[in-house]
Amino acid sequence: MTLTSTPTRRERQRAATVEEIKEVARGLMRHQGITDVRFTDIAKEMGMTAPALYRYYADRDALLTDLIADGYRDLGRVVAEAREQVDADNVAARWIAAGRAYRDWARREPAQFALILGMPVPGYVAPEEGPTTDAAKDAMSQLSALFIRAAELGDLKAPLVTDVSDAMAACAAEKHPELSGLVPPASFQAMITAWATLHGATCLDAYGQFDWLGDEARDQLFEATLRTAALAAGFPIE
Amino acid sequence: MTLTSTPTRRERQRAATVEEIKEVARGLMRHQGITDVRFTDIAKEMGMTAPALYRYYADRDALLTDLIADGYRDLGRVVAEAREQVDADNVAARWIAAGRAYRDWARREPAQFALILGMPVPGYVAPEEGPTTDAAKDAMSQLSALFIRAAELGDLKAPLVTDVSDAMAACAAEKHPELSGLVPPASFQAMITAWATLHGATCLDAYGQFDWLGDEARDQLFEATLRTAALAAGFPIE
DNA sequence: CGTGTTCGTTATGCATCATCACGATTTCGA
DNA sequence: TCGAAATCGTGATGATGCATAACGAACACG
Repeated sequence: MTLTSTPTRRERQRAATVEEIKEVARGLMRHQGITDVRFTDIAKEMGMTAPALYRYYADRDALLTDLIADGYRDLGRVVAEAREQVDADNVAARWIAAGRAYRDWARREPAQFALILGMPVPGYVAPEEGPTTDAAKDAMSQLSALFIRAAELGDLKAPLVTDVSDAMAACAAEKHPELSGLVPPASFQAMITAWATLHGATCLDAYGQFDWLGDEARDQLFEATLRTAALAAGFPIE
Repeated sequence: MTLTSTPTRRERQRAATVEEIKEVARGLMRHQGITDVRFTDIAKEMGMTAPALYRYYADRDALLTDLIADGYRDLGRVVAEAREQVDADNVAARWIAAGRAYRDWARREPAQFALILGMPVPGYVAPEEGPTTDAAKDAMSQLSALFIRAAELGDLKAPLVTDVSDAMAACAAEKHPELSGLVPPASFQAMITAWATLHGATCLDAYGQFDWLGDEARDQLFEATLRTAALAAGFPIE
């Protein structure tokens, strides 16, 4: 897209400013929540005035949209990196590593997590083909890659629930053709359930619903939940 | 608290107005999201002016707090009612009914669901011992009641994951003494995992992450997820 | 029928979002 | 090197929403 051969001085400066704006916005988000990201505060923190920010973003929603896209990329990157640090043939360990990264990121950046996977923010328009859909697909694809690998290794057992409706099987075949043949419909269904379990545990954890457990018990509960999700999906754990 | 023997005309009128305010606010929330609940809009919808609302709520946060409490109560009521409509000894059917009600409510009122179980709203203070904690405990107690009944019936099998850390077991014994003796620590841990699965599936569903499946496949996916959660927890299904 | 409470309105102050017009700095071609 | 043009930041301005204050109308009650 952009030719890196011509990073004009001005362009570099501008990019740096944009980065700083987003970084400051993320910082404010951590302490004040999503909706209290004020241009005034961002500008003040940067030693500027509010109107200057409009040179970089059309309005508040444009900044939020950018932050959402960044959040998706960051979450995806963190999960992918965690996954890559484990032997490719040890799919169980890869699932655990990815799940941990998913939760750790959510705990580290609860505001961003809420921003990308929570209820759509105030009154902005859902950017149609926006990053939301793409990143969700991306998360799914990371999961499905794990299942494909497990199937190739012959380690994918039958999931806990094997009933699959015709509609569900049709969706699996149509929307995720890369799985057909290798991953049976029941495993596809179980894969989504595993994702739901991971996501639910992450949400409850990140939003403090497990705070009444100590740090230690909470961590171990999450590990047990990850193992449960894997076993229920017929995923090779131990 | 309030003596129902003296519902003054004025008191009744006032209560009705409060109800109308909350109802209008909920209506606006459904279409404009949580944060865009403006006093101006509520008042306009009611044929009043904004300052009049301050006769009923100290500020915007007070209204939100009330709505959160109502949301918890409503969700709890709906789940309890669904559960009660099933034979008390058929714990599996009760779990399914409660899970369905949980999701249906979230799909019907995604904004309220986000309000009570999503990321804390803007910059308001989390009401310490507020309704949040109470209602979460209440939801848990509904779940644990199911597990206790299953244990009494002798139908509670070993969950998929039986490893329980000492810290987790200690928390279970300390925070939920009503379970000790009847429900083993591993089942307690599995119960929370089941809740996480239900909650995750509900979140993803309510926020549209499963829209690419049709209505039919989505419903059946959820049913399969409910069954998976139950089986993984050693809950008697079928 | 008068008195006091309750309720709703208009008027006001304050903060934020967003735009505009202007000045200062930087970039780059002649 | 110098001057035109683009870029960037500021102060001024208008619109909207939150919240308070002061005033007036309607109601309950003795």
